[in-house]
Amino acid sequence: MRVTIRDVAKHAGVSPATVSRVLNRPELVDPATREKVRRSMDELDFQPSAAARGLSVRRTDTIGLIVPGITNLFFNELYAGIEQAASRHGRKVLMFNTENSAHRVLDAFSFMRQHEVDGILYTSETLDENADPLLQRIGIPVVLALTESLAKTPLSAYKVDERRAVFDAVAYLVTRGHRRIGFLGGQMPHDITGQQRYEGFLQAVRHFGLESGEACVEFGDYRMESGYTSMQRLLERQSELRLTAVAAASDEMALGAIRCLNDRGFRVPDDMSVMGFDNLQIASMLTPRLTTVAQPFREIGARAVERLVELTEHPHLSSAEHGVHYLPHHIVERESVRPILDGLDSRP
Amino acid sequence: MRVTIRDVAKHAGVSPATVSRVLNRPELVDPATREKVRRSMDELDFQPSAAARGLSVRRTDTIGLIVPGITNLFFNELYAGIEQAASRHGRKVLMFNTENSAHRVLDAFSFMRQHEVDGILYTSETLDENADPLLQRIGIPVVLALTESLAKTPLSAYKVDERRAVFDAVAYLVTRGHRRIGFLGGQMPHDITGQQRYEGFLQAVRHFGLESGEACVEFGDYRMESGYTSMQRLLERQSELRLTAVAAASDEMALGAIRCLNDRGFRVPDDMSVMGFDNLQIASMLTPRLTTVAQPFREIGARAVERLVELTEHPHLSSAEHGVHYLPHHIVERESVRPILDGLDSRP
DNA sequence: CTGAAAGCGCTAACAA
DNA sequence: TTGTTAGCGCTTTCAG
Repeated sequence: MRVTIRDVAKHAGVSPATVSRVLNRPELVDPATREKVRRSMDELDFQPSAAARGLSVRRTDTIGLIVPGITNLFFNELYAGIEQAASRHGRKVLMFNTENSAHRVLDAFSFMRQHEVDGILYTSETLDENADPLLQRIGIPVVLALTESLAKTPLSAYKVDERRAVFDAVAYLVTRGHRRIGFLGGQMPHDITGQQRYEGFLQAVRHFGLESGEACVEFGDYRMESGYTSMQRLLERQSELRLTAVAAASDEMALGAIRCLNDRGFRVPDDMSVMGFDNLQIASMLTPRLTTVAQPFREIGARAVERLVELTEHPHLSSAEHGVHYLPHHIVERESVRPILDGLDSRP
Repeated sequence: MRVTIRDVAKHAGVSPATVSRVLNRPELVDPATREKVRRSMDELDFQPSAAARGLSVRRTDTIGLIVPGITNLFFNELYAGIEQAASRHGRKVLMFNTENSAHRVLDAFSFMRQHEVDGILYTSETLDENADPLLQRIGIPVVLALTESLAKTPLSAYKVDERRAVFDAVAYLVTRGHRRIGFLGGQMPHDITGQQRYEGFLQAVRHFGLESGEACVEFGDYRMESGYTSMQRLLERQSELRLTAVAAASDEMALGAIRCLNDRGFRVPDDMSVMGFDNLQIASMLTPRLTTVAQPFREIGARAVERLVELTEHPHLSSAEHGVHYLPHHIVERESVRPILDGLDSRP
């Protein structure tokens, strides 16, 4: 049998209420009895039931985290930021994985409601208007990270400005003399991020009037393998495209692309420059070290958690000041991009 | 206010007990009323409270997962296996991160007890005899994965045979003609795995009578950075050591080591062969592709979960058949190891 | 097949 | 400062 607050009370010769008080408001209890109770707790090895407490106070100090998958390499970085921030605020995190399938997002929200999390941190498939009825009635604050919402319900979101980020990536390449630049996009179902990154690429192509045009694009799913195959497809058209550089929608895809290039006898960056996106930990260990757009994952996670905490403590703030909050990205210059002089090939 | 089982009951014109029945034992309920109740649930958007249910039935269908950290790249693979198996058995997973610090493992167990998880899957710091009192009184089944226990309390563990695994790695190198082999070990506080891998290396050195002897070892913490610095230290002694190959205690360390070697002007595998350990997803994308000892993470996670489920359903089985279960490892041959002919350098 | 009622472990008025 | 009591939402006998 489980040791309850009543057992402790009996053992310490006080009432259950007093035991509860030393748990929650110890300052309200006489130091002597407080110590007595604490000793009893230790002796009986008492562990308060989170469920019973949650049932009683209607809050769980838990943040529900909805993720699209956990095998992505960026997951670790994001999660680290979330977990740290959560525990800094005395919150636990309960995770649900939608496995990249839109029909699981309803399950995810159901799950979170059944567990009565205080707030939901959503990082999965892009929410659209179909989510509005759900978002209206849910009664739990929802904050987005790494994604944004197309629904009408106003929601706070924390992410980088995807369009600008890949625009900047392409601009970086242009500055280094590249004029024929390919793009390895990400394009999952219900994925606004992929869409925006693609738009950023298109904007750059037009802005800089790139000779390679808008057709040198292949899409994947952000994973290494798809980086490989997308690069492969680009290479099939290389005699026509004559790319000197490619920008990828993720570091994973960049890694796959480099693998593909190496397999085809291209050296990176000598024969082809490659830019990543994310700045994963491994980026600086790869050969060549990856030049990439750094995304502040930890910061994004932390900010989203903080917003959530704020919303759960002051539920009235809800609708005010909602919207997308862009966190700064920046380019980390390493070795996978080679400058080309005056549009001429500068190879030795 | 939350919609409760009473609200549904009222709406459907039945008693709460009946609603509870359609939730848990629908076959006991008249099809007509069953449907009526289901409709009410939908209309009211009812979500049963997991806490209330758990409180009442004394089980949460939740597996507590205790991990040493989440930034390790192997974490993703392990977690994927665990989550899949858990959801296959209708279990949720609640994670706690000890962040590689032994004093957090007590917190971890406390956490799990407060949340009344049905079973605990432990993958953190090696448990020793200090854990016995805890393990005795805990009253929740505990199963280990990727680690084992030095405590007296018998516990099931799922992992590879670490000694044999690195022995095999070294043997692989020897077969390819290497006789001067270094080791990049892992050695965290309370880390039996690191100890065993080191022993495996030592056994191989003796078994094969390697000329390089037992001194060509440096220790790190399994992370990339430590692979880099450990390799660096080995290289400082290279004129004396004259290593032709190194075996690393993790793919991450191997990656760091390769980075270091490249920075020092060594080519891999031409000037130095490198073997990893883990077979992470990235292993096959790196340049050179990493030859490594594959550890069946998903299988390990799945087996551990299954054992846990078994233990929670049949608590009596407890002490029988406990112990370490070795899952098979195997060597994945790729490009980071170069054969040497007859102990002679076969470089062109 | 269905309902009434007690209880899971904790908290929060309200009294004392 | 402490105790009494009434729930929080669900399940589960036990009757009917």
